[in-house]
Amino acid sequence: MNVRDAAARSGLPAKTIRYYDDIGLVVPDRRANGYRDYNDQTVQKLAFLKRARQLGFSIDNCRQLLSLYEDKGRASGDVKSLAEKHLIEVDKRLEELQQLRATLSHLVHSCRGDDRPDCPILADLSKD
Amino acid sequence: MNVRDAAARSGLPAKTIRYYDDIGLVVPDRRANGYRDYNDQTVQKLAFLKRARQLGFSIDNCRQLLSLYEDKGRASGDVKSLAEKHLIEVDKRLEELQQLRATLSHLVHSCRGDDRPDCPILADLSKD
DNA sequence: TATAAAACTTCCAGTAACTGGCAGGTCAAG
DNA sequence: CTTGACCTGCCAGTTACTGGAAGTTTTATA
Repeated sequence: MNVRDAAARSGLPAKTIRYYDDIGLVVPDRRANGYRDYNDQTVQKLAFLKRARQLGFSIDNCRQLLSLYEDKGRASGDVKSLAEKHLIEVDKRLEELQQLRATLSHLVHSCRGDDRPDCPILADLSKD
Repeated sequence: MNVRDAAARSGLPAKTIRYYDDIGLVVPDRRANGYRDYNDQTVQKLAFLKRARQLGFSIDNCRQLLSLYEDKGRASGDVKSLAEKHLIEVDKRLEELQQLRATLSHLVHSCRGDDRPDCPILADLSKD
């Protein structure tokens, strides 16, 4: 199966699939003409990656998840541990973003937003 | 004032300050020996940038904010408009992250995380 | 069968916002 | 007068792709 079809089936752009080949994440067979040749298994891995990336796992984490995915004797604890670490980071980012949002929202509401130059937003940004 | 002192006063790393000079964001005077020479005004701008970056404004937005900051005849509405746009993007990102967190958390809790290989997390990642 | 279109290949550059590191020049202190 | 701290510019690396160019191969149509 050519890269275009693998893209259609996995939901990833062809360009991304080639990139995953370049970095050794999902390496397809090659035909005599040099074209990449994907099969059910490699397409499955691509779909796996798409979902894992959507969940915010880094490429590096995806690499580990993928190797666990392929290891039929894995311990589910290893997978859970990876996911938990990721969850903690997501929570951290969420808190930061919520804090940021609160400050920003406060600033926006404090500014009249008219034609006059005095602006609490700029005042806050320039405060020590 | 040398870049080191400007760093100490603004709270930004010296490297970042040089970078801001490179991209024309805050351009200091130069001494005869070629050293950057910061004054109260440029340090003030650096501090402004630090705060704006902390609030998640992009460098590009910072450039606009900075020019509004310097424009004593500005309309506060222009500042508010920028901030509002940014707030909308933050809200979007927050929603995405919350959705992601919910899914991830659900997956984590569904996995026993023991020595056995069967794992709902991997099962979910590989589902169509 | 000729040819044009589409799809494939590799490689290079660009994105955002820095950060690290190197070679070399400068300056203050002992 | 030397040592060490600081400065300079410049190039590379980071993350995870994405766009584009140049060249080859396959496929579809006339």
